[in-house]
Amino acid sequence: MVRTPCCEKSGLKKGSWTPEEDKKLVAYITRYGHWNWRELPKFAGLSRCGKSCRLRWMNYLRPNIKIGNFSKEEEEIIINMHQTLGNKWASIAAKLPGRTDNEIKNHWHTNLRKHLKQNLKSSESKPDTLSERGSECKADSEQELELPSALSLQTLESSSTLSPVPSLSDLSFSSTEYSTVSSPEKFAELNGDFWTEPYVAGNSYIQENFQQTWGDPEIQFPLYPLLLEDYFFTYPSYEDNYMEWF
DNA sequence: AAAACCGACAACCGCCCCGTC
DNA sequence: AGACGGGGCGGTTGTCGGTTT
Repeated sequence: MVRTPCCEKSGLKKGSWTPEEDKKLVAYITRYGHWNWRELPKFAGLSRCGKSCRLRWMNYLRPNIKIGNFSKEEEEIIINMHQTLGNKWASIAAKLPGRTDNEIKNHWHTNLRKHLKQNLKSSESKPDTLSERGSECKADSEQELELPSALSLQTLESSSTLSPVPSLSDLSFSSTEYSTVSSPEKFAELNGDFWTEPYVAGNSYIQENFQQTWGDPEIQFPLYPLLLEDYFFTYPSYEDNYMEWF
């Protein structure tokens, strides 16, 4: 079977997203949702592959994305779950509200794995801090991380089943260690405007010229009827927090 | 001061799963 | 039942900024 490519290879832009592209994508999805990723860029006025749009939205532009350093609690969860699940980044991300699989994967490769390897070499005992606990691991070999932790997976499971969309407070994270937007309540705390939060480096520009973007003739209505009710049911905070821009 | 090196992270690629027809 | 298409996932690569030589 010959699969059709997800997008035409020619004529589509690759590489880093520009502020203008981000604005267009956010404007379109906010209004119409992602009814079809493959078709979406055409209607949004973007010369991008649908997959690229999806990735950009899912990892950086959608609401409730948490940007910033990982807390020790989060790192413990990542290490713990990686020990159990392996490289199931999406599953791990599901236990860390606001974190994306891509971000967790990157963090693992750049920090945690190295961190644990170092500790394996340097020490054998004193499982006190996260780094020290890492020293108890047997031979790493990239996978075999045996890390005792106060946070059991059972605890994680129960915390996530209590609430379908657990807030940071549900997990007792010290949110002061990093900027965070994890719930509609947090949106409200931010003076009613998620995008004004300075930590979202790539978002402030969206707010600045959003009216202008919304008038962009390149952004078209979708051909198919869109069930906006379904969309906003899925993302209940959208209407309240995004529509203020219009 | 400039080149080389390195780390962090954004983004791409290709495969797989699953729903639909 | 199987072909097809969309979306999701994980591995990998590219790029950029900081550091070292």
